[in-house]
Amino acid sequence: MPESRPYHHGDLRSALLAAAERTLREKGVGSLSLRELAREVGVSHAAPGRHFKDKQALLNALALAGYERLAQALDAAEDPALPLEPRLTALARAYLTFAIDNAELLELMYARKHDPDASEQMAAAVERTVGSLERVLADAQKRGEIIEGDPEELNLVTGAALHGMAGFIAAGWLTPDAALPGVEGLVHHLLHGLKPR
Amino acid sequence: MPESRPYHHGDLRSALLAAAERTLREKGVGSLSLRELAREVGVSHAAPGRHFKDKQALLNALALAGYERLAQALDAAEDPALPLEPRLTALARAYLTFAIDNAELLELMYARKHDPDASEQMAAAVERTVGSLERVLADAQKRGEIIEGDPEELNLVTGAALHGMAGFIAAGWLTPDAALPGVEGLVHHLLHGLKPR
DNA sequence: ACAACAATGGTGACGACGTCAACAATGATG
DNA sequence: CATCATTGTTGACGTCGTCACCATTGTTGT
Repeated sequence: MPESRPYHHGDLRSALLAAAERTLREKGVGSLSLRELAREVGVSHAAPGRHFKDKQALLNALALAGYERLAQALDAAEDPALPLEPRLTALARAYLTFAIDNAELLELMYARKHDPDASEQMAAAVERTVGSLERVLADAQKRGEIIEGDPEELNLVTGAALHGMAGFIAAGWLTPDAALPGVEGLVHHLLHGLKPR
Repeated sequence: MPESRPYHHGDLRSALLAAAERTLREKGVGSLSLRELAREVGVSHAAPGRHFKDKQALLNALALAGYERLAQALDAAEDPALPLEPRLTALARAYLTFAIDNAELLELMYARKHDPDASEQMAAAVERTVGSLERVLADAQKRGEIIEGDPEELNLVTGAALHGMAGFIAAGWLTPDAALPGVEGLVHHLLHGLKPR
């Protein structure tokens, strides 16, 4: 007797997100269809519509979950007791590790979306992510480990360098084996500058 | 008498690329369909297939043209006579200006593609683009304006910072008005580092 | 206990899309 | 000027996202 599945799935929303992330990881965002997801989860082709009004809504949810995990990873890598350079290196390493393990997801997270409502949540998630870096730099500035000056500017330089590395990885221009060893040098050069001293 | 267009368009390929870039700029990559392009250009829905085997092939061509224009813009911003800091600033400004004016196109250019054949051309285009930066840094190193050490590492830091800024812009996290003034500070901090000296 | 209702899933349809095969017109080559 | 490659057209197929409508299930108020 084919144990006919119950009419209600139980937690279709999570199941869809899980399947979506697996497909995303395995086949890329291009080959990710609601209908295929529905099939994988064993549900009719229109069922996802109950949980995501749009395909874009599902992608947004996926990206949001990604930010959640990223923020968590960054928090875990935080050790306020460390001096600046190793502390920043740890943070960078965590970010790049995430980028390596979730390249396709990261692309989604970077993608510009104009959904006016989802943007709020998204912006908050981004802000939370960026917060880790801001804290490190603010602390360092407070302790005199780095120069004074507009913190926004310092956040921008450091954030751009990290984000750029992640971009290189996500784009496949930088292999994981090359990226992680490079992070040490990256942070060092960021802190000490390129000019001779 | 509706001047019935000649059976052969004349330069359909270019027309398609032009229309594609316009659509890309106005409505984003999401709403870019071969059929719609064909309509805009006044040609049957399957005609594009003669010039691009795939939708991806068209996107690749678009990205390739983007790299061409970017490399050109970077070359134009090059002034080997300048000392390092203003020279690098000019280069950065050119890159970010391109990012501002071609945010959607840039997304395409960053997108990872696995087409084994197109990758060669693409890699060459990327390499040519990156070359501008490499030249600046190599010259500076030769002149003793920056520290010695693995040029690859220096290229990586600087490239990542620029790429990251462009990413911020393309993602809409950084408004154009905030980006260009920031470039001066960015380059300065890159060269002089964040640590007090 | 049970009726009413909300939430969730199924069915079938629609239009748009990418792609292909078969055919037609045009231009180039000998 | 015949032959052939190039380029565009037509029609079809399968897939997709989305919608309206219906079916089933869980919940809530009495």
